[in-house]
Amino acid sequence: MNERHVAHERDAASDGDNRFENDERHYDFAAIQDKWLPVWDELKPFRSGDPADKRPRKYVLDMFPYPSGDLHMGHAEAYALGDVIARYWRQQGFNVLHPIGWDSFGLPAENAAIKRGIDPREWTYDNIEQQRTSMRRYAASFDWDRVLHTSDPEYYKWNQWLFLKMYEKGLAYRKDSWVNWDPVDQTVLANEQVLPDGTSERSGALVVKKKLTQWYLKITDYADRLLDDLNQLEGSWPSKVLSMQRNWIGRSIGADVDFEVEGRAEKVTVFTTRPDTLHGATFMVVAPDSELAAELVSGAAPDVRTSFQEYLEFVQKSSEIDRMTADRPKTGVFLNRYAINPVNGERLPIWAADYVLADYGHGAVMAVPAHDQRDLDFALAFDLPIRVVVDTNAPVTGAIPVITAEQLESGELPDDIEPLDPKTTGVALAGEGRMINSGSLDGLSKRTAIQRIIERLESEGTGRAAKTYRIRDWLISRQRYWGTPIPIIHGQDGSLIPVPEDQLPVVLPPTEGLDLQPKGQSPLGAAEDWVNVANPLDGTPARRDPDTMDTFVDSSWYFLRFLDPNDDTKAFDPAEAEKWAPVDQYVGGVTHAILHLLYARFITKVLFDLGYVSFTEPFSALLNQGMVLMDGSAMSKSKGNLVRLSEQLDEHGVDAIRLTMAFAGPPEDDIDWADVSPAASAKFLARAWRIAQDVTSSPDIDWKTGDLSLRRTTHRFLAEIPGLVEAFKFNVVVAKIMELVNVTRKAIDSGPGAADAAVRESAEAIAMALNLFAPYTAEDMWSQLGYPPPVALAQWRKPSPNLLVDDSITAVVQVDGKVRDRLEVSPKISGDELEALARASASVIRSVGDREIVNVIVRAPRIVNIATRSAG
RNA sequence: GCCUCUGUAGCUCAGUGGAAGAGCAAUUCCGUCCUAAGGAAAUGGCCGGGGGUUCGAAUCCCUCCAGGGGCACCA
Repeated sequence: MNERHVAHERDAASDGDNRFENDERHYDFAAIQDKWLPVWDELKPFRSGDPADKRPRKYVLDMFPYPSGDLHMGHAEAYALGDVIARYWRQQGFNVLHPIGWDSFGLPAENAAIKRGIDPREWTYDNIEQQRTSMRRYAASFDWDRVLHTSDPEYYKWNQWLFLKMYEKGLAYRKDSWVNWDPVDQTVLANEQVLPDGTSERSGALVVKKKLTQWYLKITDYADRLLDDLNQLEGSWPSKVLSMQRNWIGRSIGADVDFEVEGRAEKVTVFTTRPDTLHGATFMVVAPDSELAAELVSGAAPDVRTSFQEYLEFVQKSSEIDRMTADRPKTGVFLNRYAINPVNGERLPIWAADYVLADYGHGAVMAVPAHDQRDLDFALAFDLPIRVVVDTNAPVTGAIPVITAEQLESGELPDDIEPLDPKTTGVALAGEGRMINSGSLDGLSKRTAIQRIIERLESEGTGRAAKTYRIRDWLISRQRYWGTPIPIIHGQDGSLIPVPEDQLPVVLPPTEGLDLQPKGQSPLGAAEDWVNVANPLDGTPARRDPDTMDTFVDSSWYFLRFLDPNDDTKAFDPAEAEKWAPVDQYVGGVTHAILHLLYARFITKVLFDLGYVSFTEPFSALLNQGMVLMDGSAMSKSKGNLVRLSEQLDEHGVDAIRLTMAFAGPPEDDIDWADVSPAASAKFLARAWRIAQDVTSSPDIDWKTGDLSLRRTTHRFLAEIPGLVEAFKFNVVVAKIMELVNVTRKAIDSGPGAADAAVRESAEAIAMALNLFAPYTAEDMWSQLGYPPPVALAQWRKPSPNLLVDDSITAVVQVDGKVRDRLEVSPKISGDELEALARASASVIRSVGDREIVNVIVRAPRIVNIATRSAG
């Protein structure tokens, strides 16, 4: 607060006789910002597009923002952290591509436009302008020659191109299906955009199901590759994201088994991961909302049809949320039909129950209540038979016996021993064991039995090995205005005609005369001049597809467009992609763990298959930063805990805020703004800055004349910082800089003094390290130290190996594990020498006293431990 | 319920078999015309609990407790 006032007064009276003006020791962040920002604008140190540039390349990418209002604290954190990495690689001699753009299509713009009666373009581009200004002031080291906005026709033209390429390949298709409908935003959503509680990721509304014909991208064709290629990312992506993606794709391996159904010509196929338990199947369950269920009851007696109808209505009334809650009692209805178990000819009653999902597997399961908890719950609820076919108490070869001989002998059985009767315990037997009651499978282990039964089913033609997935195709149609028009024309006969490539882009019509109010159908359908076109094939009247694309299409390939965002002849240049891509380091929030990252991985593989890129994963490494909270919860205006970035920047300065973001903790942890102190950051920066002010030597001074102890500290610092940055331990790096600043301050005030070469050497290291976090302060220090800008391109110094080893080391002498003496010894001392010194130590002799020495452990040069026992 | 990560100074975190650390905050002192800045010093710890391995454990093993995250009727 005070600092802010001081800074402003100073601005106002900058040509007066302000006493701060004469006090060069005063750190004035506002003046420093004002001084260096224009210099950087002039020098453009972060341009990356010079073809003559011989430096090796790195591509460091921050997830691009959505332009909703000005930048907020979350942006400030993300861009501060991404910038540390970009600046680090430049110091290490790399030509770093660090671009920025805007993900500027989407509903917030449209909704804001409706509310204020303006064009979404106006709202969007005004916000972009504001964010751009804020980012420049924030000194993020972006290459400003490569900016893109996805809402520019020059960008979304290539979305349309990509769509058409996928359409040609059969990867974009239309189908009629049950879809997720957001009743607030009045549009359909992809499965990925529905949260686990059944609400919309964007609007928060409870999503309902609607039957509609929509456009899909065939991501399921890539399910195996999307899953298997995650292994390549192990170690360079957060394991949390990898596991979320694995769960989302949800591959299950098992078998399809065909069951005859009495009175039905076609067999019913079920998917199971436990074909080994086929002999334990005692009933079959079909999803009540499946076509199969409807067909199975169609010829049934009226009372069966009635009870099924009632049940179906009950299921459809119960909300998604109800359906999602685990542990709800099992419900269902008998269909009065029977299936025949292909392995033993048994008649299995067929039930409909909502614990079986219509859109997973085949919408039908074989129920093995003894070995599946859900089936068991159902069997117990409806008094259906239960047959154990795996003896889980029988040890399998190589497995640990459940009961040891001693336990049998003493009668002390462990209480966690698995009992054998699921019917009385209510617990299904899911574990390993030996097959029983299973004919030829008896005695086999689970693994062998699965193999054996699949072979048998295949030879008999009643089943086969199978895989199934949780992931569904990506629904990309949206019934809203502010997005990429789908480049398809519908002929009068219902045919689909791709817009010829030379007619791209299909530009959005102006909003004049259009009602953007969401009403369940795309507003574009009402733009008569736009939607009515001549069929490109024969000139007959035709209509454009009125829907727009999911904005996640836009962001699934934008990292390639950055390679030349102004190229109007192609989406991107494969040669440039070869040079820069894939992205070496991607930085963004974990909220995109599935959505954006999965889609971008998918599209990259598509582009690989189409021959446009030579890699199959877009982002070689990923850093997820945490969120910025206030008082333990996410900031929001309605909660009244909103911290305004602009106010923080005015009060503490850009550098202090960036430093605070980096210092608050490990990058992936959340930051609670109530726990951190930007004022302390500012104080530290002032302290660091004064170091440079105090240095009185000149840049050409001979390092070798410097104080040895401080030089050692500085070179250890130079040696350890790169590893810490590459491990993303930015908070530790900041702490190390603080240590070096403290040591250097001491050297100036009560050591070798400000003129010593080691003080200059240390000050330069501090300036270079601060460039990662506090670029304005670093630049000003650099200038004070006698160098021209930009400090951002100064190369990190290599430490001298001979300054990294100490010439003496403190060896600890312990007696029975307690420290009794410390000896200054050479790092090269031998074990025998060290032991002799330890035994000679007066305090050791005193501690040992008359006790007998039984063992001496020597680890030269660090420690000697003398173990004793009482002599008598 | 399953999987996973984390428990070290008041706070945020280093330390992964060999002396318990850093920064920040708090405290005291010095200093300044005032305020803010600045300098110095000292304080602060059953390393979540218990058990084990070891000459030696914050570190390895077992177990319990607490917190975070992910998944959860997916056959």
